[in-house]
Amino acid sequence: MPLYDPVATEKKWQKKWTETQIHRTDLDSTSKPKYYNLVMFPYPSGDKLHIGHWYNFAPADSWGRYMRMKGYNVFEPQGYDSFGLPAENYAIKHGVHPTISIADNIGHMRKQLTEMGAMYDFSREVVTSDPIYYRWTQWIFLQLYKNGLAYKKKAPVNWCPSCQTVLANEQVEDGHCERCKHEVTKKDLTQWFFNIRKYAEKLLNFEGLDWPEKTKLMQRHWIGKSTGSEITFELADSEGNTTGNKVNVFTTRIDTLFGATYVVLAPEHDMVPKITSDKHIENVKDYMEKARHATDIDRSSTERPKTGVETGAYAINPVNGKLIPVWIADYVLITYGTGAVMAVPAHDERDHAFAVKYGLPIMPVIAHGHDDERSHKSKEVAEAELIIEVSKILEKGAFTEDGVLVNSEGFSGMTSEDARVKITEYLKEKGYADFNINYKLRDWLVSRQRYWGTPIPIVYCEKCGEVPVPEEDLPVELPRDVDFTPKGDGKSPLNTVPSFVHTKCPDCGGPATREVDTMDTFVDSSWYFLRYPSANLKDSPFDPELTKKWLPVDMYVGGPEHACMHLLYARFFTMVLRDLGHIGFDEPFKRLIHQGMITKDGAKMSKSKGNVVSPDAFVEKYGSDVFRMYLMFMGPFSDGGDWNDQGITGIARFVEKLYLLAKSNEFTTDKTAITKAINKTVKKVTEDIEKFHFNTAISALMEFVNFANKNGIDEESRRRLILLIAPLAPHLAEELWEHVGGKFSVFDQQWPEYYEALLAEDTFLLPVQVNGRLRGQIEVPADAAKEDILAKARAVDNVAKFLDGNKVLKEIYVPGRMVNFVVA
RNA sequence: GCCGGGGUGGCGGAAUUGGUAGACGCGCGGGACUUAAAAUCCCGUGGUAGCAAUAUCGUGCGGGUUCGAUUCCCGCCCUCGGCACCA
Repeated sequence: MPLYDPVATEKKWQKKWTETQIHRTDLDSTSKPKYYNLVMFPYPSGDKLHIGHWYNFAPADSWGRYMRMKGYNVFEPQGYDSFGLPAENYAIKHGVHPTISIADNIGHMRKQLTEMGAMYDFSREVVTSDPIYYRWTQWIFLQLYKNGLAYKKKAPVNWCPSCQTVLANEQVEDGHCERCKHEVTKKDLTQWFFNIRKYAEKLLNFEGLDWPEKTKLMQRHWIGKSTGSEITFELADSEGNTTGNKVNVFTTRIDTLFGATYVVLAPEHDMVPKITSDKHIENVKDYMEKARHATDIDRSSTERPKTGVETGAYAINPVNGKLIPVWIADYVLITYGTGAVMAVPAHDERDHAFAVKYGLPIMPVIAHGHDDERSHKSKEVAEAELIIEVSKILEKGAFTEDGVLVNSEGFSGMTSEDARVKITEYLKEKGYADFNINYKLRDWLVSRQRYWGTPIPIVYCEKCGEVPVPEEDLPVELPRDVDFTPKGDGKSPLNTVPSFVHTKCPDCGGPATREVDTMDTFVDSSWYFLRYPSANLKDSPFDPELTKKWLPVDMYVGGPEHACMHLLYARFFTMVLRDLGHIGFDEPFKRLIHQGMITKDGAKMSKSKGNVVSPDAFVEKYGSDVFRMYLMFMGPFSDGGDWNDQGITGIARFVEKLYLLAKSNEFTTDKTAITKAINKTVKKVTEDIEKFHFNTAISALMEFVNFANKNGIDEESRRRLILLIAPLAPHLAEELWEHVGGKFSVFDQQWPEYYEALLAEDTFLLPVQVNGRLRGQIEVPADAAKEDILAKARAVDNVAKFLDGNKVLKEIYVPGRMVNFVVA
């Protein structure tokens, strides 16, 4: 009997697939429903395809193959997210130009992808660093720009004062530069933003999307909508004389306004330099400098001791005219709300901690409501009692729940909910407040002071100012010969290329300079899925007809780490392009699935730990089919699994057994049992693949193969078995399909159906419990009556033993599940 | 710290979503074949007690609801992902 030779077999079928162009999708075909099956495209790093890529791509490909057999015209493209920091760093370190290292890596990855045996349509590749692609990334930038969705403002970057360069967050280790270990600070630069906040409300709507609940939840929290009020505080000196300055604060708890005992500004707030009194100026300056070294994560930590300093200025509480001090503290973030808060230490944990530390007054204004008890007491007595009660709570911490207002003049006695409306309305009339909605979502900062990215298509003219590059002049090509090494001025390396920088103004023809920053690579990846069907198109970003037909993406598979950024940006771009009339849908990905992570001995694989498992050696030894099936067998796709060098032998043995079973032409004459078995397997495998539970689909196939090896197989069950294994082990299936005389290709066959009628069993085993403990088991006919079942259950020796002499309080029979006797 | 996952035998995991905990596989133990080894095949395999039937404990920890909890509720612990310039 010949043993299976995976390497030769896989080569044979890869060659045949290439020759027949079987994976090239006819995008114009209308004979079958379309199915756009997409994985998040890889970054072409020097590590080539690692196990994480395999774990992402192979099961997603199995899904595509399954859908093809289900009768869909499946389009499964692949591409490369090739702009980005690593290629630029590699160039600085090794002197290899990114164009070269990227081309090398892509070449290698393409070869590996072919060896994987995935059904990629390589005729439509997307490479984001290719001018043919980024021309349209620039075009999209201009669409945003022309519609008021791209703007410039000052924003801080990580700055290493020693290297005199901008650092990515990744290059900052515990507050220090990864290269020179100098402490990192912040530097303000004027940078480009996309106005994603404008779409915050639309982005909160996930209607019609088959996405994991946790992903939608994470995006909702990331967008962080909160409904509240914005209040204006007039500023004054210590005597209470107004200075004409004002500060706006956002709060969701305007019902606590009478308890505001100070105001806190973020250290970066515009007003700080204007209002700080001479007495406090040194303290404030020191504090602002310290704040420049802290990260937002540290600053928003509720554990970290609160710090802050007085400015010497005062604010006037608009609701009661009280004069309260203005502080600055880094627990207030400039990026959220108005960058200023009214502090109510009685009813907010952070304010409470801060007030206790700096001896600021704590004024209770909300108490638990006791409407029934209070009704017969006078208002004053009732309120006094409530104040005593809440004061006790405040000895331990803030009372943050809603309740009834006290100490709040005319608003006392109202519920928090009512007061939020009434106080806002009252102040609105006086021009001091209004209802407002705030989002945690920040506008998208797209400027990068780096070489290896899409140039921003803007020109600065002495006369005309900021001018967009005309669309017909795109792409603004990235010059090839550039000195990448940091220049010390914090500017992009492009600034050192005079031929790039100096240009003519598109409007007046006068001298002008180009924007030298490049775009965040997330911009590139926010629209690539739109490009695939039109990948080779030269004179437009995407063909209207193809886009209408093929989009949105039906299945998108990628890592959960993208839940909030890439997946949100891609939705934003799609919504913008829809609103501008370029496409006809507003959600890019109909169904989304995240893959889990592969660990080694429970730990994340990393070069520094030296525990990286390289796919190549295993693929060479066992073949792609076994390797990808083992990855799928390790656990549920969304959970990931732990790699074990020995574990793969289980799959190799299974493939061998299946191969021998299918190669043999000995058939059983008794078809009843095997027909039932394969029917059950078809149901199980189909349902499991639909759920991306490849692990249990494979174990069902193992059980079937074990059963067939014991009891024999018939010709029809064998054909169905080969079809079932096809999406999971594509090369093996082609080989066996050929052996049983099937027509090429197995992937053009119909996925097998199962028959309900064959699933029914005549009898089943029923567990019998006494007081919830398993005491025996009975076999009963499928149609047995409850009385008969209970009688039979009672008769079981080991059950009778536990019933004997006890009173049966309850008899529980869950049809088809179990019997339980409750005895005393 | 905040947001979102997860925790089940020696290991990866299964469990029809409140109903026999541990399917399938790895590993391990024993046996067959072999001069021997590998490969293959057969049997066993959560802990404890017992020759066994069986009993008892057992799904991160502590409580609760229920006839019955890996599953639901409350409080902890650990761990992974994200936190806006890695992609």
